[in-house]
Amino acid sequence: MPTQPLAIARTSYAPASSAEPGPCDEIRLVGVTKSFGRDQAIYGEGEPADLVYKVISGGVRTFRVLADGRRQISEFHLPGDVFGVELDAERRSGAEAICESVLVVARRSAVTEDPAQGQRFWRHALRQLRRCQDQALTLGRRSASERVASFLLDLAQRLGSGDELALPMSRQDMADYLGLTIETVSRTVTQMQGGGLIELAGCRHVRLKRPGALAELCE
Amino acid sequence: MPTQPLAIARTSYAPASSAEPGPCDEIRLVGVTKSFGRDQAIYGEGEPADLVYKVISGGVRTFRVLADGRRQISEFHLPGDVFGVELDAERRSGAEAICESVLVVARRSAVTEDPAQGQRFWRHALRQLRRCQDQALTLGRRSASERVASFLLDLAQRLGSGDELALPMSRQDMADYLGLTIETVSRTVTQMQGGGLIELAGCRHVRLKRPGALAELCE
DNA sequence: CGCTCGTTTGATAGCAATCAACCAACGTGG
DNA sequence: CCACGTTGGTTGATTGCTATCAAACGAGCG
Repeated sequence: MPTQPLAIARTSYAPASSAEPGPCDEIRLVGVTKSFGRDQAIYGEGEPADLVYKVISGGVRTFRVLADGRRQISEFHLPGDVFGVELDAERRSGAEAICESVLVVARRSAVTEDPAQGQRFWRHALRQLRRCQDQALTLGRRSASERVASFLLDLAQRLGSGDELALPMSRQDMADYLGLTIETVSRTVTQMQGGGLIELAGCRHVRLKRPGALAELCE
Repeated sequence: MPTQPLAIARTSYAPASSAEPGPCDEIRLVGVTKSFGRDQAIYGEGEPADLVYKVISGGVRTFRVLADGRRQISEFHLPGDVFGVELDAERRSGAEAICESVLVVARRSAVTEDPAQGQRFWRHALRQLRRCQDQALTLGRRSASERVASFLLDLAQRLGSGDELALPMSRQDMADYLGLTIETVSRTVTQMQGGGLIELAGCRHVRLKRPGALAELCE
């Protein structure tokens, strides 16, 4: 894998977001822009957690792994998302780019100790917690097809591209997020296509034909 | 179920904790003491989220349910824990007492808007997030025996009672936390007993005979 | 053209869910 | 005091979903 350690310019990245976050809930990050190639590590477990990141383009996975290599992806971070804020001085998860990505990097202290943003960080953490609890419900109690359905709907909403979605991650990443194997994900997607729920144009491009039916699957 | 709506006294509950939380990380709650019976609802999904709680004694489960009744317990809250802090005005989860419990109740605003505690709440949310991510790893990637092992170890540590633990919750609660069925939990516990990993004195009282072996199970 | 890599498809195995008894503890009322 | 019903837990038999093992496929590329 080619390393692409390009620190380019000092930029102030302003919101411009719209969808989910409440009014003025957007976290401002002032820092350096950096690019990462597909599968390139951003940080690893155990490393110092003195930096925080915001996704400009592309996508990032944060994950934990067991001793024998089993991996659970905690979250996919998409454009506009802030990630890498940790409780301790040490990383509890790893982070890697899922595709060619551009990030803004900032010192954690610069951002965390800004009293103007205190409330925002608190809400940010709670929002992540809510998402994680949703995921726990999915991992603990939903079947494979329910997991994939909820994943596709969630992703479509976050990407804000209507019924069309360009999956930024591989089947393996989806599997490790959903607590399944790559084969099960593949089979489930194929079944959904067969059932007329979705349409595939290449394995990375999905069209939701019957989003209502998908939503029903998730109850 | 008998209702026990006793609002007794106005108390200031000060820390006195020690184990996990960092120095001065304890959230102070000033409010009213209230008792709840086993399985009594504290709040339900969709209700206004204007109160926050701290467990004095007993234990609380917070959970989400699917339309068909499948339930996932997000967290067990034990003595010293604060719970019920939500992002929105509405509850996303339900909360119920898992056994006879005493709680302190406070207005969310009184606590959240206290600038002296801002940092604490942020850290509190991040600590919960970390726990939730641990749980996601368990739910997504661990086998039944690994789940039970990690659960017992976690509980032993949180209760701070060494190798002896008095389980405050039923098998059904354990199952709904671990993403298993009650039968699988029961079988797994029995196997662990047979393997000499634990000792049972009644189904609610466990002694960890070989905590090291249990820890290995979790890798 | 033949390689590699990611994905799909197929056959089989295994773990945990489901369905069903059984058991012990407990409370109730005859 | 004891039959009875209830509740929570354990144990057994079987099913079924998803993992595993294995192979084929197709796109991209030297």
